[in-house]
Amino acid sequence: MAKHKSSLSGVKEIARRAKVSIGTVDRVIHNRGGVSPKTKEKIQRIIKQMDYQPNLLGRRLAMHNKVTTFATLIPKVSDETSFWEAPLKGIERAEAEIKLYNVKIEKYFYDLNEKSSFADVAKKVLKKKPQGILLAPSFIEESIDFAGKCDTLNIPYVFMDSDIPHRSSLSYIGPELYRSGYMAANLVSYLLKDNEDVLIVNVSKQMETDHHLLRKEDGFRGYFKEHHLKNDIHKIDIRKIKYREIKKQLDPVFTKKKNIGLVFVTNSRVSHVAHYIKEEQKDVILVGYDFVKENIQYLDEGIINFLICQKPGEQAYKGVMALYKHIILGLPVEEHIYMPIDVIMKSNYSFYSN
Amino acid sequence: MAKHKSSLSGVKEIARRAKVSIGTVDRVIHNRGGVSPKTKEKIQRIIKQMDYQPNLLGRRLAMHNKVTTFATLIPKVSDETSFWEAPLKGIERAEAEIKLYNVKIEKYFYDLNEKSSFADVAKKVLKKKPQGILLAPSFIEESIDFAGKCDTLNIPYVFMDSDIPHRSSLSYIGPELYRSGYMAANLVSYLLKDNEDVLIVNVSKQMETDHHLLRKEDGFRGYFKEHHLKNDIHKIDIRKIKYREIKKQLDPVFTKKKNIGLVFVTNSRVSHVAHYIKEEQKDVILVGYDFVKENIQYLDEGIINFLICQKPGEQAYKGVMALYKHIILGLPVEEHIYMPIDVIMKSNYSFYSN
DNA sequence: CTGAAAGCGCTTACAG
DNA sequence: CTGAAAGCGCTTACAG
Repeated sequence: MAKHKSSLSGVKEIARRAKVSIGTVDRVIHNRGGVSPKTKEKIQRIIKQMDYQPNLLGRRLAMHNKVTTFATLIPKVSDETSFWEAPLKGIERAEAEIKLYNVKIEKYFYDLNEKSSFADVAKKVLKKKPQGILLAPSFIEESIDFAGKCDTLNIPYVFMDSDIPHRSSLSYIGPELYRSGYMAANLVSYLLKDNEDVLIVNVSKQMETDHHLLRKEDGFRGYFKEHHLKNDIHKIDIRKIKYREIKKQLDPVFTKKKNIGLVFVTNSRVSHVAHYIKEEQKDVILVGYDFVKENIQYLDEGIINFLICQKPGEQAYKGVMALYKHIILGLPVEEHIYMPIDVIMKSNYSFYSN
Repeated sequence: MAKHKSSLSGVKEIARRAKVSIGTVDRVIHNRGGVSPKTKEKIQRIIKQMDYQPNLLGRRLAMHNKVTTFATLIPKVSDETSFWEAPLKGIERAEAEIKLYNVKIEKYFYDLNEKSSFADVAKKVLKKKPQGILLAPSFIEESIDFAGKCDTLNIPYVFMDSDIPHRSSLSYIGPELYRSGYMAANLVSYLLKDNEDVLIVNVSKQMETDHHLLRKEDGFRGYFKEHHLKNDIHKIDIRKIKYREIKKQLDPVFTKKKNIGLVFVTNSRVSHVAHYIKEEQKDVILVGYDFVKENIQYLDEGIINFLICQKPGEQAYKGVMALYKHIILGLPVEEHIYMPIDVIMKSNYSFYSN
């Protein structure tokens, strides 16, 4: 009887069938070259017909000394909002999960109020030549420039939180901003009486970072238009985030328009408006964005009524994991991963996982 | 110069320091016995001071032939609701993720309308002696019995979707049911006019599976009481899920109580009530539970206004992963993992991930 | 262009 | 009670 070891595993079985050594098999699996076309073809055929899937445990174990480095580039937590705390936690969660596979993550931060800080940090990132990058592209021009350089260096990158279309990013993970504003309006339509007006408030120091706020505003207005809602919509932009300035801008609106029933703030700075509404005891429904501690406090007090949130921590987590899937596992990743649009109120925030 | 190989890894380094072989180290790591107290202590001390973390890649690779089997026991998809589709998908997602570690999942299903089917399948599960079990305990008595047997056999189990307190389950993953109803009422409080009544509808064939519906109802009523809302609350239980029966029960309510402004259905069967409301052209706001295709259709049509949902797929995914963390990784898992309470409406359901 | 050997960190018999 | 050796599925020099 012939010795029939049918249960040979992966590379060994391929080698046996192709009558070559496993070294050669490895060479064609990784396209390392130095293999004659004939044997290469033969091995590839066998791989296909076996539907061979490499054992990642073996792989990573053998490559024990090869560390893969990802870089993340997001805003630092600022006085105006603690929004960026959650993404950092998401990054760390992903890091813990994949460190088993010798992946290290270097975290870089820029200042949302300081455009130049982005370019500075971006340069550092590039110098390190990480194998993959997760980027929150708050500054459009600079981010486009950065993306171009990544393309040149052949470093895959993922956008999170806000997208810059037409870049060759591996993936975008975050809100569909128009839809986010649109759904806010859908919610608002239940909260508003026929004769009441709406006030939209954009709070942001930098014009440059406004593109995503405007998309939300468009979505909001789009809903009203599509559904022929006749409530008047007023709007103000607040650039200076000091209480006195905010009051100076809001006071005249409330005196001129007596029947504002609802205020919609397009980002996480809603707490600053809440402060005003509490102080001045305005009787309005307040809808804003994001699960950050300042906002939760006003939610608890009943000043903020609804927060719309899109799991920033999860966004960052998924961003890192997308790099991991692409670079380590060699799996395809979706080009757009849109986050669910969550509605947070006083009675469900305690179970919300950011 | 002394040969100084300081960079020895895990078990080898422990063995070197303890002046024993790695075999002995392995014995104490796994408490396999057959080690003298003295060397055992010494090795344990070294492990502690090194803060040794075993390399799971090496571990699983070496244990290539040891397959760990989990069993899942959930209801099968029924005519009344496709709710249980999502958990099955969640289980499969978890399975794909951990099969790398030689974990297999055997999936068992029982019939929600057939109490005896649970006991039958449960017996099969136990006979297989899986290393861990994920269970949706719809039938209380039977589940308690089953849990007891698992305890005896020393098989860890996780509950999902509804909890049976005071069992020694590893974890519960699902909604906090009272809170879920409470938050539904919080939402409803914005949608209801002062003079309008509320109708609560429980739709369920089996009394036995009702315990979780009643908890939600309690929470709903609790909110109204706490906030001194004065709207009348009516309630009916529907046991026969045929349109004619549903109509027979709902018609009199709507004729007697003319000012019902909102209907709250406590589970995923809300589509059956939606059917009625559409046919009879009742002008009410309809709030129900769960992201299932029947409901989404009515959401799209504007018959159902809000769905509350708690990611059943994610629940099952996390349930399996809790077993994995406990059994394979030896990590601690939380006793209660409460899911976020999500609000779904027409304009955000398309991004919802179940 | 190809093969044989060593090694990644662990577990598993087997021998003593 | 303890050690030495083989092996898991892969990658990496090195030799030819």
